[in-house]
Amino acid sequence: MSNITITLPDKSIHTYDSSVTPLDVAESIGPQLAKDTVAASINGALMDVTVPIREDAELILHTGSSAEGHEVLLHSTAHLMAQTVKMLWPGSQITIGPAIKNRFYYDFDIEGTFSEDDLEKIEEKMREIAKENLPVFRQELDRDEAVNLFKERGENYKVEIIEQIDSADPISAYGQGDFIDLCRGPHVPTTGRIKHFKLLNTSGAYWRGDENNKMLQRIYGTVFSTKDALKDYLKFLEETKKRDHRKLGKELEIYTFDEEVGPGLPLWLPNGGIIIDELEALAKETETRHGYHRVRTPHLTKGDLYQKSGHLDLYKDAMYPAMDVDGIEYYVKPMNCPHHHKVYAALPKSYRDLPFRISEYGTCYRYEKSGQLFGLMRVRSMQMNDAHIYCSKADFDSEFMDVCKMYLEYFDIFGIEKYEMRLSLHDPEALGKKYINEPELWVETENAVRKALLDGGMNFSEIPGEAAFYGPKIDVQVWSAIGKEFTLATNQVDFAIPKRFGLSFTDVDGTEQTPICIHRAPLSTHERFIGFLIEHYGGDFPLWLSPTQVAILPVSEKTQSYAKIIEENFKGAGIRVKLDDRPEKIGAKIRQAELSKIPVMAIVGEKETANNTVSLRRRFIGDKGAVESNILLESLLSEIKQRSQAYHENQ
RNA sequence: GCCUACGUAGCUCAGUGGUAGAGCACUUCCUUGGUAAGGAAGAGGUCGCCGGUUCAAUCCCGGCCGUAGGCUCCA
Repeated sequence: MSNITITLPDKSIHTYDSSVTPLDVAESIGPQLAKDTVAASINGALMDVTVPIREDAELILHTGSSAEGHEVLLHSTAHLMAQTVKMLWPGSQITIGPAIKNRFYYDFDIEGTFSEDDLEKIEEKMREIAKENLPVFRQELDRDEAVNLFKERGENYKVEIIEQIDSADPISAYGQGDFIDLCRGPHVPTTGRIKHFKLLNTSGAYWRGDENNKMLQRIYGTVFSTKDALKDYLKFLEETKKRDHRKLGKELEIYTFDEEVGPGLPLWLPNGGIIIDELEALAKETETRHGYHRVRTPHLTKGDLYQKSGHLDLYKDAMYPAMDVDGIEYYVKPMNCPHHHKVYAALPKSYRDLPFRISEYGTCYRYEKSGQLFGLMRVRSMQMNDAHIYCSKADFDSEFMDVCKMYLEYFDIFGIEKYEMRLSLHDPEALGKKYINEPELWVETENAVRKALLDGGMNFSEIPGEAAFYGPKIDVQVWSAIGKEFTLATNQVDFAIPKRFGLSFTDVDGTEQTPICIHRAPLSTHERFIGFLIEHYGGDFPLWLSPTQVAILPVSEKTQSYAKIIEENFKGAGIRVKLDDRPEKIGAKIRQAELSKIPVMAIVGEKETANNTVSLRRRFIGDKGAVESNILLESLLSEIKQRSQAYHENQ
């Protein structure tokens, strides 16, 4: 038998007999490693640990704690779960069961549904099978064999999948015990590798994600390589619930929903009103600096306008139905653009008027499907931080970059670091359907946007088929506390609608030109942005956004009148204060202020009254001792003016 | 919209085929207390809504509304 050399990630080179398996290699390094290894990369290709290596290779052994290994572990656990479900529900059919981030799921076609008790039953049985330590085997099949195998087993969904696999691709199946599943792999070598798992929840899911197809029953679960990692993950899930804006929004009295008002129609409580005011103040300041004009447009509009813009054709189902006014159909507005186009058109424009930038915190209404509503993140009435910029082609680059810079200015203020910028492009095959049929303009505009982004040194990824119907867009994606992805900011280039609206300007040479329109909403909607901020800050807003900025806490009623003087001073300076004059002990008042996440506490007792000071306590910092009240006032005003970041636990 | 689960006081949650309970919050009184809960009393509910079964329904059944976890969608 010939020898081969194996190069490990530490660059060490080892000699083995040809046909050595990654598992053998792991074994030769140490028995614990062999036990922990779930997959291997052989010359960069992810493989089972039981495949023989026949030539010199670079080898990476993956334990369940590497990214690749964890994915294999998740996927194998999905198989284990499917095997169990097939044992307990012999009439069920398996469909697909991939690994997703930190979790896996498997969709079953089953008579009835899974209950909570069923999950426990399945989990218990899974543990038994795992303990049996069944070997996991791989089987290469040709197309006919594969079709026959799964036909025999009554797995019609698998047959459907096989029929759609490219004929050039190999078909493989993985099995354990008498369970077998169509799968590309790789998988753990034995079921005993699967130890620390938990089934999480069930839900319905359409076959192939198409709502016209049958609804399958999905089970989600998770698995980790160690008990502690599993425990940490489950704890993380608990912790994220505490940051959920729906929970905090209620506790901090920011917003509420009322059944009698309607689903997806939030009521902003006074604390939420303050946050909105602050956000609008920031937006107004910023927009004024960037040369925007503010406009206001009505909530109702004749249907013809949306026919012209194309929205009615594409989005009628997501609009509130028309109301008949004097025999004419009116709609509540689902977006502001058509109105803004009309604002542009109100007066003739020359190149001297461009770029024409108009913004509006306009309230829009969209009939989102009921199952789609989600706290403040997805609502039916929303106030957009909307603006439209009309410019010439020559100005496009600098205008586009200015918008991107505005995003970054905002993100800096809010301390938003985890986001992804995506350039969404059109799909040439959907021209004339999902997208306006202007193939050359699409390519031209996309190139212009790409160039502007590259010139500006922005990091972004490109996604085909995600553009708006009238042009490419830049989306900024963020994630909610519970991991749901949201588009926070969006910026779209519109090369088509201005033409439809007959918008024009007189150029330097006297010719009439059509402007390009940039749609932008860097702060998303008030609803979504505040929902996001609640989670981003965990409810601990920076001073400038805090609904109550300072709690004034008299130690006893003896110092009540001095506390009132401080209250008046601070209020007069524009600070949002709350005087806690309940007949409670100071400890209770502090506790209440802490629970309400008020960032600054000014405690006033007899010492402070005598010296004209306050005792300062800051959240996450604690007692900072006596400060002259005027000095504190000045420093708070400056912190507010600068919109400084919030203090957090780690500070 | 679809699948599943849930809906009891302002909040968090017990509970029962004979029309309801706790803690916190609230009101009043006592206490005047120095950096995360002082004490007492009181008030507060058409048990989501509508219908059915029953002598009797908050509880069982059906429909609707709402919420949650997913699926699908997102100008």
